Amino acid sequence: MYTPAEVVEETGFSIDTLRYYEKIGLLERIGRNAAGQRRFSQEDVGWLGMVRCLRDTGMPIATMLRFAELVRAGDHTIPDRIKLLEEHDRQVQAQIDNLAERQRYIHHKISYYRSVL
Amino acid sequence: MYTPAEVVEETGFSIDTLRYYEKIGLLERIGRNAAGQRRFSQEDVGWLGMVRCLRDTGMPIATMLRFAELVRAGDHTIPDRIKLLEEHDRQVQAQIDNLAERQRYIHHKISYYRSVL
DNA sequence: GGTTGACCTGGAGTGCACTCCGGGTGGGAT
DNA sequence: ATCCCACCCGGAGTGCACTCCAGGTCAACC
Repeated sequence: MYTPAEVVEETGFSIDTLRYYEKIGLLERIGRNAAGQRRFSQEDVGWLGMVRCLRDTGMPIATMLRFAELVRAGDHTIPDRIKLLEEHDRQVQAQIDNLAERQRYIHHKISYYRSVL
Repeated sequence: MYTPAEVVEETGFSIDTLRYYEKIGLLERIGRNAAGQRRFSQEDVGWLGMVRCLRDTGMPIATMLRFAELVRAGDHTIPDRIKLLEEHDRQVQAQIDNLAERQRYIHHKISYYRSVL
């Protein structure tokens, strides 16, 4: 079991973000101790790793929410989860390709500026 | 000279975005015809290409604004422009590296899901 | 047993980058 | 001449993803 502070440390999400994610259902209701304070399980922390990955690759919260629902719905949704991740993978690849393309333009611009100095 | 509609077509920015960019100073005051309608020069369109590149690589508007000011200030700012673009290039590279790293995680997850089917 | 600090809640506020609105003007095809 | 459509303007509104706030509770260390 992890305290909020430990999860903040582990995952890099702020405590406000964690509370927000729980409120909107991206995290399932987190366990509480006797005083009502959150205690995150190993599984919660693992799921937050996935959330971090999806978020940092630009997946909108609405889509993460759909993925979270598939995970909760049980193993029979695994084919759907694969489809969702494959689609996201294509979008990530498109982002990478696009960035690489734009980067070439930036490199050209820098070269040009160097050439006129 | 290009009409707003032509620039929308050329650059992919909406007319509202174009007006917004002019309002905040990311575009210098665009020329007008007798009726007060915008007429974009070749130079304006070229600059919009740069803006598109910077925007699509995640540069915040505030930074693009600084770059725009350097461009307007004249050729003596070219070393500063190079610095700014080099810094941005590093950030673009970091984005690409980060996406590629996260993508590996997604691939692993997909493989795992495939393995349990 | 007092103080500090981590934590709780619902709800309001923020920052970014647009995007839309309403009311008005002008120009070009029919 | 008339109609339509592109365009004008200032300003309000939107969507996303948080982030902050006020007021309160507990627990643990000195």
